[in-house]
Amino acid sequence: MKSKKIKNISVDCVVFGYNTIEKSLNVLLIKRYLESETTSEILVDDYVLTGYHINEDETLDDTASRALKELTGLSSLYKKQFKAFGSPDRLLNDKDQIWIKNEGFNTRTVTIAYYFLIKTEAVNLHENKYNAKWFPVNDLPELGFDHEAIILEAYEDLKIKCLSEPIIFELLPHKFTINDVQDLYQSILGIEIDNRNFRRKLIHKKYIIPLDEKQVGVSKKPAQLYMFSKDVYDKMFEKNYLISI
Amino acid sequence: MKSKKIKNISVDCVVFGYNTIEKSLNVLLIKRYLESETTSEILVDDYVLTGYHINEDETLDDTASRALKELTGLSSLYKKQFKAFGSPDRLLNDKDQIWIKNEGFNTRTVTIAYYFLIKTEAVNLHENKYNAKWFPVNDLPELGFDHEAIILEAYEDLKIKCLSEPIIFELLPHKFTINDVQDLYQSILGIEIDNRNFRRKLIHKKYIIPLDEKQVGVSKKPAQLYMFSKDVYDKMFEKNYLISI
DNA sequence: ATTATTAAACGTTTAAATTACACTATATGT
DNA sequence: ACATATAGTGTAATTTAAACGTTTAATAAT
Repeated sequence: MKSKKIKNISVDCVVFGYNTIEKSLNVLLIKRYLESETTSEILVDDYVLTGYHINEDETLDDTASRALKELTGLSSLYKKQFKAFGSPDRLLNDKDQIWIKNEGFNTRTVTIAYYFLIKTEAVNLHENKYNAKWFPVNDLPELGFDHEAIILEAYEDLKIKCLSEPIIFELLPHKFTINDVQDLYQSILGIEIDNRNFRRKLIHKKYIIPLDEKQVGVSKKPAQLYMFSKDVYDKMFEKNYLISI
Repeated sequence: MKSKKIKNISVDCVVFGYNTIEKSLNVLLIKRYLESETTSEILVDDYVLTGYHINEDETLDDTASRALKELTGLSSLYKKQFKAFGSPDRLLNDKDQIWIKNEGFNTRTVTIAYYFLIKTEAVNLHENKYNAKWFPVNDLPELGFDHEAIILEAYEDLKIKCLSEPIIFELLPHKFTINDVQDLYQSILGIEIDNRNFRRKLIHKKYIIPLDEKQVGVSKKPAQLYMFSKDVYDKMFEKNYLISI
């Protein structure tokens, strides 16, 4: 039942995770570590995205979902294929060469890059076999291959997309406060937003549903909780042109 | 000097061409034709996008540009990599199988799809070796492989992009009238736009420069000509968020 | 019980942008 | 000179965005 890997095509996954408590947008990375067998010199010690080579009988989307399932245990997450990277020299710096020789895969690999949206709390990293770790998107560690470029392009795409499609809700718990949404926008876009105007605008959207519930366990005035209704949203827009020409 | 083709990765090009006179948005397609050597039965007779397999030493962008150069003789056109298509069954319907057997390429090919923007007048199809032909984007002929799906996705992307980035000017001559721009938007989006409001909005943009020139050779009142200034545009926006949150 | 503290929630005014809508102007061809 | 077809203009009503300060509700401290 095991199908054959295609050696020169891979999928790489940029996993964005938002931490509602800490108000930080993060990327999930895995450790790449190799030391010389003879001298025990450290040859490679950095981080990379999770990626897999695609199988003969698999769609690109399936490969991406498989990678995510392996990494986080989660499925049916928001997923977006955003760009293919295939420059002939994308895997050619020194450390990458050492790593590739060790792992035995193709030097000219084209990768189809996806990003995923997720709540950091949803992933249990303690029992993670890849030493996966969250890093703030604005403070990334040293990265292997061309993965820094891939992350930055994913981030740019996310910045644009979050303004025209309701994908922010993928990064928040089902029940959220208006201020949660504002904080999230501010984290992603790196801007300050006026709370009063933002609040009004959001509350007036028909797909933002107020619940009969307030925050619990907070030490000050608990905020009203809301949810996002995809049903209502979908009914409102055939295609959501938020821009006017 | 000839470098090796990578057999399972290709680039496909959706070439959008706008005809300012006829006010039609078109796609440039090439003929796929094959008849049986023995019975002279027509085995394959339809259209496809231009595509090439990528070379070992070539970036994806370079492959796309090469394909366009071969097809149209043109270079430095607006080009956008918009999606990779890699479903295992994307080349598996009957005609495609016959064709692939004849051409001898890999059944499991992942293709990186680009779209290009161009003025139809810029291409001379008479001396075209591929039997290339323009088809209205809303009235496509029978298409091979998964190319219809690719074109439709390119078109969706174009519809969204043309509202937030100044790419329409790639489809127009350097000197254009306000009504040319309106017609183009209407062709792409398939909507009617109020001329007075559109006109005002466009004329007030600082990057729409009025010229000391009017249309010539028209049989009625000649219209004022304008040009688009990319310099002015670029100076106005670091990043052009046309949507408000 | 009263008070202090902190974040949530609310409202008004001004400016700008969008929409809807009908007539005038101008160059050409007859 | 006249007809014709397309270019080009203006105003009022509505909606949306931006900029601000004050009140309210809950817990924590006294």
